Amino acid sequence: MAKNKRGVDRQVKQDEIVDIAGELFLTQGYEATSMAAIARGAGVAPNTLYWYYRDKDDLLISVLDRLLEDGFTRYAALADKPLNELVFWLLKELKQAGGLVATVHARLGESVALRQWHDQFHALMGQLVAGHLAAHGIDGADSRTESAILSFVIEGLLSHPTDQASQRRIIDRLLLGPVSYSAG
Amino acid sequence: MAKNKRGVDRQVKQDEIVDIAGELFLTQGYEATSMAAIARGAGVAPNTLYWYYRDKDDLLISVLDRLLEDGFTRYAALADKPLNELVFWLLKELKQAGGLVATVHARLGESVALRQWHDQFHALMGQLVAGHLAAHGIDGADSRTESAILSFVIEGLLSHPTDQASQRRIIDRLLLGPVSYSAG
DNA sequence: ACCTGAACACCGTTCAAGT
DNA sequence: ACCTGAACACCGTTCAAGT
Repeated sequence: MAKNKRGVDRQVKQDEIVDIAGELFLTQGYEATSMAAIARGAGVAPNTLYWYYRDKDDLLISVLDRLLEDGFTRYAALADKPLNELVFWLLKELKQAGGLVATVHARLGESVALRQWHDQFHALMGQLVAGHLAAHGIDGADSRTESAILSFVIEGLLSHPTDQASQRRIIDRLLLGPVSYSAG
Repeated sequence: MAKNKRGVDRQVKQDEIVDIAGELFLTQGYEATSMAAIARGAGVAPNTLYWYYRDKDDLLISVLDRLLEDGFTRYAALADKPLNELVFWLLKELKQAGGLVATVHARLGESVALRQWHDQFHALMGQLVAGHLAAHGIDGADSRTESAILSFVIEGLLSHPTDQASQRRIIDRLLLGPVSYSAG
């Protein structure tokens, strides 16, 4: 499509590449997707990708940014639902992102750019959760504790397929409190 | 070392390979460790590894088994400490395994053998935790819920470096109960 | 500025052959 | 049964050259 050549539309071409890369990453997985395959999909030579992106990780980051952006657009519509509703929604959202969550964690040590993206992502989620918790009078260290637990459990649920019922029990246990077994 | 040739010691040679593979996986990471590097360390030709192991994932599984075995040996010494102590101990243990946790999750889709190992590992941990929770009168679905949450949070803490204090807050929050904000 | 063909330095794995 | 040299089919990335 959209030919480039004269400064017509660098942005468009870039979007096109991210499109196809995202689709392949999500369906085949990051490792299983070769730069050659992405190039083929975008109708360019493999090395052309390096004109637009520093390397494969950089391309991954652009895909993640796109996914995040789309997610936020959808989030806006239900920002003031109760927290547990939001968590279930978020789970469904991230399920789409599938193996990419695991991929990001596995590559944290191999790409500083990716690590930065990851840290920012968690900071962002932390702020969001903090906002919701503040409505319940929870802030400071407690808020950060809750937020960390929530994100860990969400990530866990993503990488460990869990049936709907167990999933609900887990979220409810977190948000409504435990079957108390404090202090043996 | 230990020459093979006549049926002297297949087991010994295999241990030798797992040794060096484990060391490299832990220090350089799975992806960053080539079969060639492992072979070099073991003093054999690269393709010789395929006499002992089906592929790289199979070798990873052997390394994981070794790590697990060692862990259990150390666990035996403190099996009846209180649960939160055990969790802290486990965290320290798994920290050694470092990026391998993320590696396993990232490769779940690419190796059925690895997925089987992973599922068995969680089942095993689940049983262990269930034993401890039973002492607090928790079993059935509740026990499985607690166990799932615990393992997710442990995995989360592993892949997201957290200072000692926050870590303790998180574990205590889980085992001693939340700052209650039930039912808005 | 944008794109390419060709090459580089790998990678995991297989095969046919040797002992 | 154990081990190897050589090759296969990739891989991400770089470079020099073209428009």
